[in-house]
Amino acid sequence: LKPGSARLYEMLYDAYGSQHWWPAADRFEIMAGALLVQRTAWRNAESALTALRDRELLSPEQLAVADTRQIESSIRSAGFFRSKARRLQGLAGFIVGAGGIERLDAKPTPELRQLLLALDGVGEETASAILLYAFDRPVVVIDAYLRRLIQRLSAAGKPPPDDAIAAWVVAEIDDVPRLNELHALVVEHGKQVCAKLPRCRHCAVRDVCRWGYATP
DNA sequence: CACCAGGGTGGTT
DNA sequence: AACCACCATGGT
Repeated sequence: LKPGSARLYEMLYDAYGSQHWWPAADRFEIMAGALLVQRTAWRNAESALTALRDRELLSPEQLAVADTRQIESSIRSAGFFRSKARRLQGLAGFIVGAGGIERLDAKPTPELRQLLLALDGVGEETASAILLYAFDRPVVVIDAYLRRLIQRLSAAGKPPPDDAIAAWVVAEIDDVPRLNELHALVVEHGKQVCAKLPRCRHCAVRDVCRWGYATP
């Protein structure tokens, strides 16, 4: 798959429109949401955020000193609530210790990424999502949906490594607003399209051929 | 009932 | 490096 051989952003935006993920929300809330939504439907992560907000726990300062069991009971709806409560508190402590989000925002992207990756529960994808959505850095969020999409569009043998995918995407778009929208669009598309293509025989999705995927 | 959801971690081959 | 089980709730 060569750079510029497909216009991924255009195709997705035309098909699904604006997804308005995290529109002007609180920065810490975005970071907490990024942890809570892992392997979970957004609806359930959102209700966990609401519960935290209702109990006045949705800030670094309050979360850092809160009773862990109270956090757990607030976020049960998001699943994995014991590990996620621990990780949320770790994130909160990190931010407080760093002197706040504004202080962190002064750091260059590579350094900030390393700091985030050092946290429990923050891997490559979550670090990228936080950099993009909470810190407005021009970062490509690479998830399973994007890997699958790229592989289907490329029709190649072995899947390209993540850094190649990132380079390919950046060749088309490199600005924060569209990188932000792209990740949301990729997720929406990934949920719409049958995961078992081209093997799936009873796929209800009709826009398959348009995306260059093999017909079921 | 099975399967999936805006992953990450620790252990085993 | 490539797998694996595990984490756990809520919706379809």
